[in-house]
Amino acid sequence: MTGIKALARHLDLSIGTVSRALNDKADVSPATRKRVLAAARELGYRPNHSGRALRQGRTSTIGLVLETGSPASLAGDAFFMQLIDAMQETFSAAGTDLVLLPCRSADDPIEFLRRQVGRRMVDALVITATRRQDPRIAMLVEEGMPFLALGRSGTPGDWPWIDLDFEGVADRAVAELAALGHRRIALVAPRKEVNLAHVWMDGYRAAIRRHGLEEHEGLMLRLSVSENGGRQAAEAVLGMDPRPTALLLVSEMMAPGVYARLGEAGLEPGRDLSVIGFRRNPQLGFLRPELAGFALDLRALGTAVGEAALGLAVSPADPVRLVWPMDYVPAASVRPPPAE
Amino acid sequence: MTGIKALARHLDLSIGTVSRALNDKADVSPATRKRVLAAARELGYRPNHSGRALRQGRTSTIGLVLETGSPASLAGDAFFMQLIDAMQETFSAAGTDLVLLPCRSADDPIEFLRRQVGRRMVDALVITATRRQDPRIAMLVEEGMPFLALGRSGTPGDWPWIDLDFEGVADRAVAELAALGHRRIALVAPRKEVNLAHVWMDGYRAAIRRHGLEEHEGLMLRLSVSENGGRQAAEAVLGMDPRPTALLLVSEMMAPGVYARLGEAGLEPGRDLSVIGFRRNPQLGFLRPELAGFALDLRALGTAVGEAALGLAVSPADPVRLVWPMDYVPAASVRPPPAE
DNA sequence: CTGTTAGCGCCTTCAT
DNA sequence: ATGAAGGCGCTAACAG
Repeated sequence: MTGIKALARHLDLSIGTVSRALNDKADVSPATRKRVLAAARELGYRPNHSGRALRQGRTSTIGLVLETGSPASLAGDAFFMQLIDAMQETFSAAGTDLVLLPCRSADDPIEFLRRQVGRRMVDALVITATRRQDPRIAMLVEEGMPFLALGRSGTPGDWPWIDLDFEGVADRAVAELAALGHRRIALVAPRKEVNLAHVWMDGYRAAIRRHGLEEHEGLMLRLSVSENGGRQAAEAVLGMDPRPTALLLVSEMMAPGVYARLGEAGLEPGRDLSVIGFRRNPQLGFLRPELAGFALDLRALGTAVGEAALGLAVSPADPVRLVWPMDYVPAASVRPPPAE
Repeated sequence: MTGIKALARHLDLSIGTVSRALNDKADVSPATRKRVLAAARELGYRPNHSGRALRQGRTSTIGLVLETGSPASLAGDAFFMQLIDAMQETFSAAGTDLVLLPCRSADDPIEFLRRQVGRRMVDALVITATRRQDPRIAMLVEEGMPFLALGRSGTPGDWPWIDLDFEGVADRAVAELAALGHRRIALVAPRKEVNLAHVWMDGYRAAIRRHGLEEHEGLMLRLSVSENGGRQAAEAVLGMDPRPTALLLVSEMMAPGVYARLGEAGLEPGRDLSVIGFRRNPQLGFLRPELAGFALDLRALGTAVGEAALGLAVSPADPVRLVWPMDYVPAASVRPPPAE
């Protein structure tokens, strides 16, 4: 028995008074409050989560759904771990907890979410890897479960989302390459049917057209987001005739594979093939030449995501819809195309 | 109101009867049970987690603590994601849920755990990255919170743990290399002060001594477990004089970095420097020559971990203590040392 | 076989 | 400023 009852008895106070003191409510004498807080700390009292949740009708917990077992979760994890870190900081200040809900890739995501919704273990959900048509969204809207999507989707409705600016990145990357004289730019998109793949490819297509560059569906590769996917991308580019002079990656995690495969072919990134990774990633600082990419402040993004998630319960109206901008950072992996 | 009360009213039954029917208790007529289950499905009834937890004194939820924000979490994540996937399968069959509890690297892990313990949101905890002296263990024992440690620790007591056979792997790897004629074997251990680093190094030292190989603390490198750490390992080996003829990695995720750095120096893994990665990882199938390592069935391990975790609540006595064996799988990255 | 009742731990209203 | 009491949703013991 480490509950509030024991604490109250220990202090020779009523449960109600102790509760008010702990929760910073009015109508408690300063002396009593102080005494209660001291005793609570001393006895290591923590409110029982279930009791509080039952009474208050909310759990002060937000769940982030993660897909496990899928190969794509792999490269993204470093990303998510940092994002989660920042989210949690924001939550912590608001007295909210973050739990990660692993959804088995083998399980039906709809069934998984429905279960979470019904259990009412979390007040809100953050879902990731949104699909172009995402039945999870319609379901959550219908069930009335507040949620934030990390990623847009074609699914209609006024639901809140935050997404990276894949379109803007593709646009800017193509512009940079075009300005240097590149005319054949290959693109790597995720193999998975996530929405961002389409945003990314659409952004690329539009930019290619705008700059009057070579337009050809064969220049767009769908590969797994991993080092090996990068190898395969380089492999594919090497096999193209005429060979593209630049390669645009949907994830910088593929770059080491690209570099390795180019090296094996006696080619050098930048000199023989310009490469733009998606996100500037300090973890890849070892790459030579340095990889051009787009700066992303994961801490700031995590804070924004955290705040949006916290706001879900508060203001269901006017949902967040935020495209997170990213700034191009040039590097030696991007140079003018080699002379033909 | 989607609770049991509404369901009972809808069926014109008492709450108690409905509850018994739903929970497969005795003393419910088959007809009633069928009717209740049908209505529950139709109305999408799911028991409220808090209500049930409060009443039963347990949450049927197990928490796995993850460190976020730390660089080491990075390479390990693919590992964990697969492990989690298998754990969850086991839990699911037992009606238990798995939640991941992200612990910020900036936060005090003891405080974090104490909080989780007090909240009683999970029935048991699985902790990872055990330290040589790990205050978390003493704390959890003292608080009476059932837990399973993924990793041993020098912390005394009869607490349950499951660990990979780092010692056996080091021993076998050294034996294989010695049999081929290697006499100078470099070792890479994690930079972080995790217990496995010491088990790993001790296993290596013992094996080196047993085989009468060159013994020198300078042959043991402490590096971050990442591709870049692998680069640094290769870099260090290249700088040693006399140069080691073999390199033993604590994680296969470092191998691409090793290969890349060797390639830059005009050296070839296997021919010029034998390399053994820790775990056979299909994800690294692209490496040439293929990387020698130790087979690990992550699904089986996940199942074992899941079962051990489920058993925590049941049988606090006789705690699991399991060293998970791994089998050596030779590959072309290991060859006799080059002629001097 | 079913209904009634008590109570898990907590917060909140109402009474004092 | 404090205590008493009710009830959040659920299950388990008991009564019928």
